[in-house]
Amino acid sequence: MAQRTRRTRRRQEDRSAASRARLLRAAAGEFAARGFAGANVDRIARVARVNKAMIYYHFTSKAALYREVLRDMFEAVSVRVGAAAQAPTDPCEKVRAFVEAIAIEAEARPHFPPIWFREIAENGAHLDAATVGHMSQIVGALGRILHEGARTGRFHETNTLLVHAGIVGPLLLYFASDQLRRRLARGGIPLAASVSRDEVVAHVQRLALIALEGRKA
Amino acid sequence: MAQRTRRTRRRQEDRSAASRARLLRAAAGEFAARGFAGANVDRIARVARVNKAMIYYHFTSKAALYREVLRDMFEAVSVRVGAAAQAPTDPCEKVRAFVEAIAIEAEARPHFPPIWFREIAENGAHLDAATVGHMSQIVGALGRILHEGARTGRFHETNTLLVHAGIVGPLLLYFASDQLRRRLARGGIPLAASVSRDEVVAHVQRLALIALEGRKA
DNA sequence: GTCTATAAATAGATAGAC
DNA sequence: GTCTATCTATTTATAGAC
Repeated sequence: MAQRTRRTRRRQEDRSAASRARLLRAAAGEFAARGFAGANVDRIARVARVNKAMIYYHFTSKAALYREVLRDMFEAVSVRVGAAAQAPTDPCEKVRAFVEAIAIEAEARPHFPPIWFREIAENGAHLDAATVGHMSQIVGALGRILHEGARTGRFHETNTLLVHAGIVGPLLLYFASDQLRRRLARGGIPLAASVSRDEVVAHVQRLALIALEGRKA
Repeated sequence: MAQRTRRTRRRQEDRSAASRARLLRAAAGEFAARGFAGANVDRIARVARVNKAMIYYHFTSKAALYREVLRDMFEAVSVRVGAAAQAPTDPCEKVRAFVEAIAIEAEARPHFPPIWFREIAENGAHLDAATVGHMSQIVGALGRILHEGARTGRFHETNTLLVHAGIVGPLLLYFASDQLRRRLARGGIPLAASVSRDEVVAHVQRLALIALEGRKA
């Protein structure tokens, strides 16, 4: 009997965890497409095939759910970028890996570029301490790479923020505008030939390295 | 008497136009900070020191007001960028002017970068035909510059979208995150030394030209 | 053109049964 | 843990007086 009870409880926990995961995924999509204010809790529940009340059971409010989505997202990026900075490779390779890391996360989580854009536009209105920590880890990882490159004489001194903007800006813009470009193309707007994900990554990697290694100015 | 009437009507028209202008400015700020869904019509009216009903008198709805803000914004950018493309200078100078044009508009209209980010995140949900036209003018102007540069042998062939992302991405990111950076800095987060507007513009200009003129890959 | 008052709809949140 | 029903606040939009 104890056996049976334990198994039953386990099944319920699984279902609960699955609901929670579905909610997080649905919420990420909704927040990406409509923003925090525009997101609709009923719709998130419907898409997740979960009763709306469960949102308030698993999370405590729409705002808390949003913060959790943000945390997940920035934590994943921060971890992957941190690994790139720590790898036992030379600084150039690390810069390439940094670019790849951002691109991989942007593809694995299509909600990430739009949400990042929105959060910037809102001046980080919903950022909690943990998320701010992850954000500075991301910039910090890039900073360490640049510092190492400068120390070993491969890179000349540059401003981390400048290099960061030159990498993250184009990548986010490309990935976030993917659907918009499709829409405009369907609408007959010739936005120039399309570009593949690999071309963008290669382009950004090349630009970043040229900026770091090339002759100054 | 006719004189008096005419003068009175003129004064009323001035006041009306002034209210309209204040509404547009207040709306731009509100939409930038909170997005379309998050924007509050009452607050826009309050900030503009205009009665709320006047919003529905001058514009017909919150959505129409937003579309007007979008149109204004993209038209201004499109005009300035078009002028850069048409100037009687060599392609390199035109690329520099293109970068400057984006930066100038982003500074003159601080609401422009956040709203552009948000509109991308929303897949252009609120774009009307006029605004889409301005957007393709912007990309088109850059395309003409690159084409001219390629024709005269100064630039090698590149994808316009790629170059566009490399220019607009960093600029928008820098200008849109201005307030967020300040907030984080005040909160004790050391985001690396700050960067001036001129440094960013120079950096982006340099990157763009290197990508276009430099040895391939 | 401007204002007050209010209609009408939407949406976040919760109580309480099971 | 899950669901139904509902409360409540907010907010877009308008009718109608001046």
